[in-house]
Amino acid sequence: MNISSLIMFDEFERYIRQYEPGLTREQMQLIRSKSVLKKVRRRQVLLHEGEVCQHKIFVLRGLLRTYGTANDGSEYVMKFTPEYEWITDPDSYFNRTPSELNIDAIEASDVVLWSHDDFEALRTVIPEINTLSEKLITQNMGVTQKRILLNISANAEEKYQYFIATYPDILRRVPLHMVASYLGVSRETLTRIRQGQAVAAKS
Amino acid sequence: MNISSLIMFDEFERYIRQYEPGLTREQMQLIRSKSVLKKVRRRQVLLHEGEVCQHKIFVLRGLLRTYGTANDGSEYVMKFTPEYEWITDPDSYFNRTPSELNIDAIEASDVVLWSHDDFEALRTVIPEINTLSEKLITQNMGVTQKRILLNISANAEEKYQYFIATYPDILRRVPLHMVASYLGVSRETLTRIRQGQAVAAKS
DNA sequence: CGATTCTTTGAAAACAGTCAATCTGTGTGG
DNA sequence: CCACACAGATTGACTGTTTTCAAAGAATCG
Repeated sequence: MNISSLIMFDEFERYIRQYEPGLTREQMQLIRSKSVLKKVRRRQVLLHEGEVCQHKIFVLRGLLRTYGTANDGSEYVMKFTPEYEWITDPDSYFNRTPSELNIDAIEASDVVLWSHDDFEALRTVIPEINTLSEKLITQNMGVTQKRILLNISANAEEKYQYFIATYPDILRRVPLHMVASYLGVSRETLTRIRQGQAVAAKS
Repeated sequence: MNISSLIMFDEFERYIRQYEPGLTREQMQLIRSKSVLKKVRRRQVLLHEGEVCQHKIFVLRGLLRTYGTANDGSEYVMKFTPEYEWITDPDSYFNRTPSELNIDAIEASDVVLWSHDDFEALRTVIPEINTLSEKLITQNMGVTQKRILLNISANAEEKYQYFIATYPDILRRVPLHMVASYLGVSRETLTRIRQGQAVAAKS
């Protein structure tokens, strides 16, 4: 483990202590011993559809994208994961089934990885991890619920407004065509919305 | 506790044993002591938006609906929950925040309820509940993921085709306008799709 | 630079929503 | 048993939104 990795892990340690201040040095050391630190290049793929998702991923720096493929072969963005958030394909990760999703890096990123077995082993030894884990899942479900409600009830403009209000930072960091894809809107429509020409104003 | 309740709980017990056959008589008795059995009428409301969601709900018989309200006041169906499935508002339930969702009964139903505190207490005493709980959450996330992908990538017809292929039973049991709402499509559009007039065939 | 990748534009066509009227079935009370 | 009310479903005409296609313009990475 090199210097860079040490610094990276220290940063992760500070993050995790925010949520679980009670962790002992030994517990932290155990977590560290099971963590894999990884630098990923822009566009590098961390999960390919068809593979079983082997890891839970925490993003220390950078920005990842999770996307699926529709029947016609086009890509659809499921999720953006910026620094200090977690990502995995829960279905594939827990059930060890082939994933239908891809995860790649939009920006060069530093991530921390845990393999399924290591992470599950940590849970049994350090119960605090369950608390954190559940909190994260719950948060995620709340976000997802809002997204579905928006998708079935809002038009392109409203979805975009919600997006910029909720993720102003991500908007600045990802190409617009990915935002369009995340919103379920064509890139041309997104362009037009952004220019205030919600529809071609004729008058 | 009356005869009907006893029979109802027995049925729930059989369900739970499928997943956790190792539960002892004592553990089962403990679960039973914390369960509230309830018969709900058609249209009866189990959660009102604005309230904190106090329960985890298991549907023994019948069919529930979870719905939200859009800005213009119209209702949007988030989820149908038929017998042998669970429902709660995870965000509200875990964080004790006011829910933005409503849960009501589409059919007269029998449900089993656990209050937040009782359920959380059961988890600590019966670790098997965690296993089950996590499995359910993961399943749910898989379903949700597919729904989002469909919503951002498919047109009304494709969404409907997926729905009838995946939930043929529910289609038969709920009014079509609720299916339309679930799909994020107007009831008129749903009618036309069902008649194969995907667009007005002119020739 | 040079090659990609990304964004914008315009025009036409496809798609879906809205409104208003009508139709259908179901169950209730007279 | 009938009539009525009501919730749900359908229809047609119209309007509005969004996609698609093709082309061109900007920005960015290596």
